Amino acid sequence: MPEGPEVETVRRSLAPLLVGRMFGRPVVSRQGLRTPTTSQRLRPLEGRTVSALGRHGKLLWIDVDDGQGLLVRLGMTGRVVVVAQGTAPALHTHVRIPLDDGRELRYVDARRFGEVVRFANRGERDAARARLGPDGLMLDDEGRSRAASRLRATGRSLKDALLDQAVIAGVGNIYAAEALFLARLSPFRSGSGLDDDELARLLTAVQDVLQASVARRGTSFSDYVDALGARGDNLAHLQVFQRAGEPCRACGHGVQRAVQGQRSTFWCPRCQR
DNA sequence: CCACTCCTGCGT
DNA sequence: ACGCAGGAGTGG
Repeated sequence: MPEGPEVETVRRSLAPLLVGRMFGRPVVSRQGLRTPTTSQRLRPLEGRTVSALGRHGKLLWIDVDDGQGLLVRLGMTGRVVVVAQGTAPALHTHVRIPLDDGRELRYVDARRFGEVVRFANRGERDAARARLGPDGLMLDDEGRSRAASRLRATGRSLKDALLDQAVIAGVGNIYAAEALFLARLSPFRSGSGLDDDELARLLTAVQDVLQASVARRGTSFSDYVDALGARGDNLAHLQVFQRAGEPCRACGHGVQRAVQGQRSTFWCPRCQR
């Protein structure tokens, strides 16, 4: 469910609740997450104090004081929340870690496409991070050129390429569509067919739509919430995503929907070429 | 490139 | 009953 902006919103809302807190004994009540986890595997985190939270693309991590930590991927329906111990667990609560302030960190995930795994040291954490392309929320010159060369080298459609986390990390189905609209590029164009101006437009558009969404605390259309249960406000600002049949906000032409790579794609055929 | 998989829930 | 959903991996 969450893309880069939603994960960043979770990170920002979670950090003040976790940093400086000591973990109690983790309890895993359901092993069948994407990467199976057990209470035993998370046990070495007991007694450690949270030092920082980080994010790259859709990957979230929680560092503790001795170099270990947790990697969290939310998949489609994952939620990380902090609630008072004793709060009745929401349906599909799979991981609970008590904190030393009477609260508790919980991972809730109906479809179980996400995961919560312990890393033993920073090297393991960084290895997971290294499989990702540059973070779309903060594309510096080096990130732009890495993403640009990946895009230029592919014959795949722009939509498919944007969903590849090794090209640009943090873009998912919503923001791929929105960035292509902002860049006025058809989702069916191929990466290798872009000229310099189009490529620059696309990368700038990716960063702009992601940053604008973070400023609104993400897009909530069904059940995405941050660590305090608050929804994001970006839904009303979407230009094409889930607007099939509605008029393009720029030109009035009907927004189209098609299936591309097994995922829905939304675009304005008049504005996007 | 494509199809198919994991899994649950919701709207039509 | 069916199609669809914010992700990501596998195998052809």
